[in-house]
Amino acid sequence: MRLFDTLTRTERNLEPIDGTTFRFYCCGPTVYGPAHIGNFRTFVLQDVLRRTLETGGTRTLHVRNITDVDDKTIRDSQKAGQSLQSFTAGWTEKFHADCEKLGLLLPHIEPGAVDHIPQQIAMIGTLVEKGHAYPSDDGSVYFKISSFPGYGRLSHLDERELDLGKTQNARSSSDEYEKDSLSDFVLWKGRKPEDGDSFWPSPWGEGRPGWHLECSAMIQEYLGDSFDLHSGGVDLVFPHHENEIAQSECACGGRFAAHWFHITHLLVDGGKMSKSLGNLYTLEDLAARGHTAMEVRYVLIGAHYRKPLNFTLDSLSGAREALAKLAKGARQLASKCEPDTRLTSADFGPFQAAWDSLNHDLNTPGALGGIFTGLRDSASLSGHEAAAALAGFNRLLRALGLTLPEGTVQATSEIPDSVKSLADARWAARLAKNWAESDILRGQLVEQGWLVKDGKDGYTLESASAP
RNA sequence: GGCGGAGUAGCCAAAUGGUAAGGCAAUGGUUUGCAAAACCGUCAUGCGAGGGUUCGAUUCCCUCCUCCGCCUCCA
Repeated sequence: MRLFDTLTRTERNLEPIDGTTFRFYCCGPTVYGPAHIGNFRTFVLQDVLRRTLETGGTRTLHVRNITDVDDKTIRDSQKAGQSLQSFTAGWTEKFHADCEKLGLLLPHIEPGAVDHIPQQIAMIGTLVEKGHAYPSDDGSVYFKISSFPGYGRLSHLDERELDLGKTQNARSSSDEYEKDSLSDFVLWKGRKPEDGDSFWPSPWGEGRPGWHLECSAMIQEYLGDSFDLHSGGVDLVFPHHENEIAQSECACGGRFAAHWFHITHLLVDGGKMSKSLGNLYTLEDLAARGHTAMEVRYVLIGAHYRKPLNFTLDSLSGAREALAKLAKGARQLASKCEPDTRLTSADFGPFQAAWDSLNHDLNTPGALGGIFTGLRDSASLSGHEAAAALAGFNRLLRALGLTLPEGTVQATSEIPDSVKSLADARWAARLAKNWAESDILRGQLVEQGWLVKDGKDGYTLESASAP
């Protein structure tokens, strides 16, 4: 497949360096609270990338870290009166539960920073030895940006702009750090009282690792000096990924990531999502409004990953209808299939255009459009063709990570007895052509949040709104 | 200020130098006791504004307007 690369700003083919397995790294969550849908836009698109590669026959090795030690995790664990370890474990568990609901494949490896302190210390040691890093008086260690000429390549900063950053900083916090250059960033943070128990011994004194270094160290541990692709939200381009390149290329001498994949931020109601505006949604918030995680996933893949996506509650309702339409289309297609046809076809039939979209810079909205068009064009297929088409349809849904609702009808067991008896009474009234009675009972059902739909041989009930 | 991105119907959102996918909503019809559901249709002479290049531009170039992100630890 072809994918845009942030570093070269060109579309390039994704081919595993080692010829067998596509090895990639994603910056994972900082586990100090529930992830929001903006975080999940990134994780969902990374998931679609992996699924698309795998559907296309490429083996993958997916590594995504858990940031379980930083300012926020330390601060909030203390506030919660918990140890850092149990605090982050709780939020990690919550994150995994959300991921499962969203249909995200678990990474093959999910390392945590706290479990890789020795690797991080070793990498800092290498950087100090090679003259790319230096300790300061407060027990911290800094990366020396001037020792790495390639700095700024990813985010397209030149020296002049870095100098600008320097002077800005010099004004605001010149006495805060003892750095040679104000652009230098921290690799190891010397122990401070507010860190509580969260410190580890090192050759430079007690302290804890810096955030940027965490990813570099774990990448080297699990993917080596060079690997296929690195990914994260656009906000990580600078400084996080820029710093990773500097650390890793200086420490390992390798070429680091061959490809950079960045996902643009989500907007809510046309603006930035923030707690103070009350538009920062978690999966739980949306579930409380009656929306499933799969509906959220549908909305998140509804825009191209390099364009801003405007998230609205209305779009979630639209997603529910769209998913139901897909489910219906799949049922109709399945009913046309020759029962004994063996599904060996490797092509996508009427869904070829959708698959092509996905392979052309991960165009998920284009693929969704292609699926609906393919469904429409499947109407006149023969039994054999329908079977092949259905196979293509299913592969496409797997690549997008969508699972379809079974149907809109609630299982009988979920319908309260009182509702059931009302509906039965209404059905009896209808059979007796007692329309007035029937309409009154229908009104009562609506009041209780249930829609009734009449069929030839009976009715079906559907929950009208949020559970 | 620097760097980067975006402006397409009521909403969400693609593709494309040759006349605008798809979804939601809306709406007409068939059906239904009436609705809902289902089924069959309709729904941008237009792609932020103004110039330019071209036989032809939403698509390329220029100017302008608006919005958004990053600029030291936020996906």
